Amino acid sequence: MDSRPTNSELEILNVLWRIGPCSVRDVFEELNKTRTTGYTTVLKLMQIMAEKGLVTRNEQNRAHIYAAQRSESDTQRSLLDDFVDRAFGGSAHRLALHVLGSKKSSEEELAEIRQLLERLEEKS
Amino acid sequence: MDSRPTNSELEILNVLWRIGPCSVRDVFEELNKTRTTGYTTVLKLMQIMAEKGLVTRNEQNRAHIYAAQRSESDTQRSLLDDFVDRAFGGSAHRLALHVLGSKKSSEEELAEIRQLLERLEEKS
DNA sequence: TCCATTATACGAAGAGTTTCGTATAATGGA
DNA sequence: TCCATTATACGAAACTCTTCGTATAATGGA
Repeated sequence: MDSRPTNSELEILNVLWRIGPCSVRDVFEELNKTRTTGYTTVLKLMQIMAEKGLVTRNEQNRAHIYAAQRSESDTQRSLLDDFVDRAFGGSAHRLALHVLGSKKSSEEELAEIRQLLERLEEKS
Repeated sequence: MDSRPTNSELEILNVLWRIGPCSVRDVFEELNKTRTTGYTTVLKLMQIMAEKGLVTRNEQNRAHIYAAQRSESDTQRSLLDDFVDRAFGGSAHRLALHVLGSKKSSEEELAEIRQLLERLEEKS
């Protein structure tokens, strides 16, 4: 019931999060800016997502309006939990080290992380 | 050729990384500590993984000995890249913030991260 | 009104993943 | 030596994911 989005579903969710509730056509056009895909493919996926409860659907108008059911950060948290378990044996801090060590971060980003660290250390 | 491990494959790799090169039976028993799965299921998966090059296989003895082809941290790096793109729109630092914010870290772990941060800040 | 356009609905193909049954071969103890 | 045990090999079923063709219905402009 609490099904995790597949890769394609996540791609669609990303559009919904970015541009807000919209029609299949809107998502279709958005996706086709970066890759080629068929209209009915997107439609089918979004219908399935509605069945799964990943999106809600307003059927007032002819072109139904879809919206993401869960927030981006909620979803990310779930995916992250899964991922940490699967790929990092549950060790979140090892994942953090990997991220910080292998990806370039800007000064601002580093500052933000340092700030968060300080808050965490205060609490303990 | 550089195929990413599936979930089941990753589960097997985790065993190989943890206990080192071993037989199908060893992996089978290890997996069955936490969940139920059939022997031939594990065997088949590991045969496929050998074909894909995810593991190497020593056929000297009757019970072949399998070993992970790529290191744990190498594999994690690849998976991480994928994951960051898919789930966090490519923003590694947002992922890091998520990890640090939502998962409890020990003092030692925080210290380790702070150290890494300092090294990163020196370099810039 | 008629028709081109554009929706949704639906089924099914094709690929990949996971599972397991069965066949067959090696091994070693009674 | 025989046989129970335990390997590998292999094929195929069951599922999921992704894609798309086709049917059908609504809409609106000429």
